[in-house]
Amino acid sequence: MPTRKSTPKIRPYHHGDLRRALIDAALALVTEEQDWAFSLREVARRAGVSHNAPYNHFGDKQDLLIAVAGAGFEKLRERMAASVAGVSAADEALLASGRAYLESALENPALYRLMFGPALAKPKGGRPQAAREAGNDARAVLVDIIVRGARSGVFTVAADDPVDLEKAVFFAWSVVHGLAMALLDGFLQVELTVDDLIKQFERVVLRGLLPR
Amino acid sequence: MPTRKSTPKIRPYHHGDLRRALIDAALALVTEEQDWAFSLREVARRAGVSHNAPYNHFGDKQDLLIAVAGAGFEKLRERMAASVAGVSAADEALLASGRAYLESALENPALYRLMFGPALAKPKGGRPQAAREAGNDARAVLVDIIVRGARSGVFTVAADDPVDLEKAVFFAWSVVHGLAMALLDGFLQVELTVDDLIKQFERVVLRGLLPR
DNA sequence: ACCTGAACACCGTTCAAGT
DNA sequence: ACCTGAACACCGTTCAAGT
Repeated sequence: MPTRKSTPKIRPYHHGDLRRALIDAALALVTEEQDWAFSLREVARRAGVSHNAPYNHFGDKQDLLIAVAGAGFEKLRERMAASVAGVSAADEALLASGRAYLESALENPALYRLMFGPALAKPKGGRPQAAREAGNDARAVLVDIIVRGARSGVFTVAADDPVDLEKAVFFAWSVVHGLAMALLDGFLQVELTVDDLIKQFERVVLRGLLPR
Repeated sequence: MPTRKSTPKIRPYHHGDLRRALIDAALALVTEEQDWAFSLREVARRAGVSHNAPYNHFGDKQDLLIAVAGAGFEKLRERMAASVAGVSAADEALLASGRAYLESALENPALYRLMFGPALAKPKGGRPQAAREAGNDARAVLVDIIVRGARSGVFTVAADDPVDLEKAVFFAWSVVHGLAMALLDGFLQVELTVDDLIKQFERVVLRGLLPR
């Protein structure tokens, strides 16, 4: 009996993280093509596996896209968290996180659209759960900032009133969200930089949260 | 030679508006499935034609989706225009159009996402032109309102300064856009009605445009 | 447990015809 | 000018095997 060929071949990913590799490949495709109309088989090809290997990790193509959206939310959360790391004043932190948010969206519009696209919106068996949690984690960064501002009295929000708090969070989120989307879609007919947008954000959000 | 069968058979759409029929069928599918992952062949089936008939009217599937988005913008424009028909005060008109906008978005989230989705964003031969024009027409309703408010002195916008005007329009649009999107995506964790949202809109936009 | 190859029904798009 | 049928390469998904 010959010696067993025990030297490990260069077999990528068989260490067990094909799932991650597939998400990365799909994320790269979304980024390159600025759309998510590519085929699942193409993703498998990129990951160097057979076209049905993905089904060991995802129920279907939609599930993979949901996971990509989840990864997008994780990246967004990290970026937002990093932007407020050394910032103690709540109003400054709010602006910094808003800037991080806008920059993230503008860097990868398609990923951003996927994160807020129909994939996550459709119930279909409660599968988007993990991605939704990632979205909530990103949202939590904003909640923290607003709670801090409310406690320190920088914002005119009642820190102990959940409804008031939620309204403020929703309000701030929707304004940056709207700025990002409108910018992405070219609804802006005049030249504005991200800095200008931040000023808009400041003008709008802080005016809504700071004492008059 | 027998008589020519000149009596018109019940042949739907052969009067020439298959294009419109295809757009309607696709619009119905977007509405029903709340997604645009359906096949072009399915659209053709619904319109009662062979699976390649669409290619007489659209370059490809993407082109059809772009046309659907265009139809969505037309409906949005009509609805916004109707909402401000009898309203003379600019600030009231702004609120009314904002309400119309939110209601439209909430009634058909998938159509709304399609209108602001990757299809229109990708250049690919300058084909989305018509749909973009429809979008601009909807936008024009808002421009009119703001110009009116600027001229009548209700809004703190310089009516003769294009940049100031554009900023105000962009600002108002992005806020409703953001409210609609955030609501669609369930980022709101507290119960709010459209009326509550309109109050938010009022609080934010009017505060930004009215004299302090 | 994870991956592969074969298989199936379906799809987007093209092309040569038909009227 | 507009529509159809046949054709092609490709896709999503399933299944029976392989390790």
